[in-house]
Amino acid sequence: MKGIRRLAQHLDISIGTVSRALNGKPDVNEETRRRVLQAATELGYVPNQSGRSLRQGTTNIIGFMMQTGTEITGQGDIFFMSVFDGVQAVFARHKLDLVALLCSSEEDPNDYLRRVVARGFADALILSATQRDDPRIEFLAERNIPFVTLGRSLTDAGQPWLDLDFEGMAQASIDRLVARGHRRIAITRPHDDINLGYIFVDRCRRALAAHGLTLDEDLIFRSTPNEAGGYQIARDLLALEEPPTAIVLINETIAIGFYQALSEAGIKPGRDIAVVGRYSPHAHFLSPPLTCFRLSLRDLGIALAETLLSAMPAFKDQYPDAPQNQVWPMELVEGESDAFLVPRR
Amino acid sequence: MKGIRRLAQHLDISIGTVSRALNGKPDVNEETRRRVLQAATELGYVPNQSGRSLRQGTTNIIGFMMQTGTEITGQGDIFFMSVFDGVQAVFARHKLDLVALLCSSEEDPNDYLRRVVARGFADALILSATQRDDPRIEFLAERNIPFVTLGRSLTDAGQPWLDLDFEGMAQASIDRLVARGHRRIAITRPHDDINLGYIFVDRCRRALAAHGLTLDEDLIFRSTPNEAGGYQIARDLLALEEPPTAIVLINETIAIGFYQALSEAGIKPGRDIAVVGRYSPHAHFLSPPLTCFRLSLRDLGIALAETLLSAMPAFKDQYPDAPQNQVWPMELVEGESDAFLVPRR
DNA sequence: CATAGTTCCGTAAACGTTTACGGCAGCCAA
DNA sequence: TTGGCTGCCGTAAACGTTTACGGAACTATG
Repeated sequence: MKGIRRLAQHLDISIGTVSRALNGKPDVNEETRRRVLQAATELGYVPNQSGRSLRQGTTNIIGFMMQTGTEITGQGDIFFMSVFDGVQAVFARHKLDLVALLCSSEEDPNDYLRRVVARGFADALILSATQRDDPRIEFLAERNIPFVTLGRSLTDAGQPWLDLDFEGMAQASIDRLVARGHRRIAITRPHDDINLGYIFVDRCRRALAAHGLTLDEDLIFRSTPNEAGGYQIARDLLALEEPPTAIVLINETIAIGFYQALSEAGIKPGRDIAVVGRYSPHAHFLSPPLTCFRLSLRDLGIALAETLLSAMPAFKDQYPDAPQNQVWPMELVEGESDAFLVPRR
Repeated sequence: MKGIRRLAQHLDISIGTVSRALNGKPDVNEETRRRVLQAATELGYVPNQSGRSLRQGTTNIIGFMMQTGTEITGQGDIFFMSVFDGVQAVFARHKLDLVALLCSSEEDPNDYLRRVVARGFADALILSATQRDDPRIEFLAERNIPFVTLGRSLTDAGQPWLDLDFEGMAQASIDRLVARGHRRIAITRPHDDINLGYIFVDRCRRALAAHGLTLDEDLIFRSTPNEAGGYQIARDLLALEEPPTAIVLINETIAIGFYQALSEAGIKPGRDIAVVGRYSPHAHFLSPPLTCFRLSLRDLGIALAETLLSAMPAFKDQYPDAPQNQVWPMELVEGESDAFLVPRR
């Protein structure tokens, strides 16, 4: 005898009553409920997930879809671990479990998602590595599956999304650098499938225009979002006839390689060139410390969870004013990498 | 009408035959099987996971348990993403899905595991962040749930495990440094719950003894496994009356902070002190490049998967000679951080 | 033709839950 | 007393599969 039957037999009541007691339903005497709860913990009873979800068509599982192997976002070390922790904090209150759905680099993300959904794996989904044009969004929207994307997409099905405030970062970076006398300012962007590149470049261009400056196309650097990419950017930058006096780095991990290439050339951030980047645990330990934009990843995770819950019928009323489309502000951490002022002529 | 019933109705045969056809069972005409398979793809039918696992008590899901939020191992996102990719490559051949089971930093890992198991979530498990004394191992072993741990533990239930070859790293590092004239060699270790610390320290001590040297207790540094920890180690090291001439860093990310603290004190790795560490994507971009020990994380993932499969009854015969307990060798990547030779007196 | 064997298929039970439904006490008001 | 109401509980159906079992049709063998 296993499962709920064992519990019922042990208490000498019916399985129906046990189930009602455990799930906080009415129509059960408080004294019996107490006994059931106690016996449940004593016997270590935990409802079988398959049985439960088969009956009520719900799994109490939220899937966070991510791709393994490839470095798409260039978000370093503990990015996801921190976000997860925030998401969990919210879900725990609702007895929801978060699992990471790992799409192999050998499988098409769309196929993978199709499988996950068809199998009825999760009640709702969080999508990361959102593409500029992302078929997954339409797929989920058509099927009325609650989801939220981390990162904006051009594909608009009215879905909720959260994203980092790259406009804010672009604006603040440009304003700051221009105020320090810089006129030739370089920026970096990820590869073309990533939407944030367009957003970021566009806002940089407009911010520069507001100061009467134009964004030189030669000063927009593409690279892989890792240390090696940063290294390459610096090499390319230094090879220019007229190098920029400042640069804004859009990825976290590229700063390390960027610094190294500069160092090899005898160029020092903050003295010979101004550098602004993204926060990462190592940003403070670069020399000189990187001036960068930071946000609380845990808070981002919390917001992500709340927004997702507000899209789920069962929890909608508990999160009436969760943001649907929100850019998440980043704060400026002052380092010394942008201390360099352009000398007046 | 949904699911397998829809398929059966559409083909005008019984659901039993459909199920047998889909699952490759005998007792079904090849012609009908072909028709079923075709109709399945046409209608986009995918078996409901709950129904299936309820009936046959198996989920086709492998769980990789990891802890979010906290930095226990100092291994970042890319570490796991790379390992995952290797694991997936093997599992894909057997139609097994890998999901990451994310234990919140607010929940006890043992409780979490208990829940996961009781719910019947996965067929088998991979445990990471293995503790020196890890109750999860006994728990799983008692219940005959196939699992493998990434990292050794003192808790021995005959379970399979894979681990990095820290003995090999210790031996090679010490031999190398001693051969270059170093006598006062410092090492680092993670906090006390992590088994690798004991393994590593022990082997370092014996390697030194083989050269007639003793390991000075003051030269064993504990720290958090991140950049800040490395920074602190360097500060502590430099504050010693008689600092070591060499150090072996056991974690990946601490090198960055370590370099920085040295740099602030005017000490240069490879010139004033010899440094050996672990590979990370940034190791090559430190100045000077870090001499470090590297391994293919993807291959590690592949081995992990094969070992786990050999512990599962359904796949055991397909992996007859998968290693049960194996240390995974690391290769030395020559940098310049240990170029410093101790001058003869 | 009778029998045995083979090939294929349909039927129904089972997995562990949740929940709609009905029913039995006990109580109160008419 | 009668009727209805409330509080509590048991019964059984349902969720979507898999699979043991039995049986029909056909083939082979005597």
